[in-house]
Amino acid sequence: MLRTNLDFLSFIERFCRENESENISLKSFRPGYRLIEQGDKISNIYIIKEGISKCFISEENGKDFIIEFLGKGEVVGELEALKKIDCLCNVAAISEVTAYVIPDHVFLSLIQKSGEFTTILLQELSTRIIQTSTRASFQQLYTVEYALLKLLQLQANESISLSKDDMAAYLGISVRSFNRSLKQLIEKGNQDTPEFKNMLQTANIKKLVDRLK
Amino acid sequence: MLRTNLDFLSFIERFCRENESENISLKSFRPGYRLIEQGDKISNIYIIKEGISKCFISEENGKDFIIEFLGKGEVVGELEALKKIDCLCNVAAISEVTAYVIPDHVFLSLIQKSGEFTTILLQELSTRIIQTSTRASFQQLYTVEYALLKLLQLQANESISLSKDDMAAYLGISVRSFNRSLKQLIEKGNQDTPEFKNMLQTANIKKLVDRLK
DNA sequence: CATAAAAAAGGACATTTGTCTCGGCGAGAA
DNA sequence: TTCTCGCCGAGACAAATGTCCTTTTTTATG
Repeated sequence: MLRTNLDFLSFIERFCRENESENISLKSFRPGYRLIEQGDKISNIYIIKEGISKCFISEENGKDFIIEFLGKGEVVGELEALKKIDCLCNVAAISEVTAYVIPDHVFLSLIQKSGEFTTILLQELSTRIIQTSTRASFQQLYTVEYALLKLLQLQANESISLSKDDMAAYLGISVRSFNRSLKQLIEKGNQDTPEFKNMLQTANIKKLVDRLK
Repeated sequence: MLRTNLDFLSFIERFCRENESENISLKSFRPGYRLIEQGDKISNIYIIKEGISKCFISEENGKDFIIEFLGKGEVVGELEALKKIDCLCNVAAISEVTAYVIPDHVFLSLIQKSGEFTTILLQELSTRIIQTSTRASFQQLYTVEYALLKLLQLQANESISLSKDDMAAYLGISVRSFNRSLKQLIEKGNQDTPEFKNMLQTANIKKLVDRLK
């Protein structure tokens, strides 16, 4: 859910040290700042060094869908560089974010020159396909309540906590539905519905739920 | 919706001609036959030469979700080979399907040896991410009726016609909901709801709808 | 052609979800 | 302190969806 790719990050950091000439820069972004706007043409790719950002599609009906949360070592803009297309997502910083900004021609030439880089990239793209497909299936075929429970577990595992708006956008539901489901989940946790009770008793999840009241 | 990749196909056909030693074989499968079962370990990848198959996830609650329909030149099993994991989807032939069966070590060594092949593969993976993400967002945030209309248009464009079961599994809904939405769509097409009427008047879509009654 | 068996369609009801709206609560200003 | 503004949660209602079961249609067989 929060993707990271430390291989990517260490590769790039090494590459930067060895190729200071390639005008790769390191930039910082405030929480909320949009690194990338859907529909824009860009000529850089970004690799996140620190912080968390969200990648989301804004549909024409005004609703947003969060594709993924991106952490350390995740890359952004690579699809646009590979396929020479306009940006298909927005990317916004959630926390303070620091990222390497790499001109797309440098990125593309890296693919030509470095087998190691290509391997890392292939792994990254494969992971994305797997995660995106698995999640699409899961969210279409299970109840919201169950998806919410899983989302809380993921946050607990990764020690992050998202805003309600972001969680709703990730689940593809309205905040109203989110609140309703959360309430039901808490009720079931207090009753004796074994499956839910056990899951909700985990210390980390309890904290999260408490924060949400 | 029906993915194809002619670059992939022509690359592989050329490669086969030039490397008959690599024990690549060509196999045919009956409609309904499962080339790949979710959870299996496989040591081949498949590249479709002819026919259409579907790639779908079976969830533990008994429901299926169709990830994509695969046509000429599409590859299957490559994620499993790249990441050394068990199969995450089922793949079943819808029509009569002919496919090249390629041992995974041949596939992996091609990535090492051929820049051209790697480029094609990167393009393919990128396309998958784009399509999967876009569709997940669309299906979560729009009404079923609208998604159904779009699905009919896609079928008309690509001159294929799917079973109701498959369409429902692609949309992530029950057949009951599918029937209901189809009926509503047809009613709106007969009334004067401009947007829908125009879309449904297209000759190809009319044929499709007629077949579904 | 008639009949039985199987498959598909659709009605009824319960549940889920979205939209709209109102009311409570807290932060900041007068 | 009190007032106001804005945000957040939840009630009420309508729409959408799933499940179950009956009805209709199709297919197969004698």
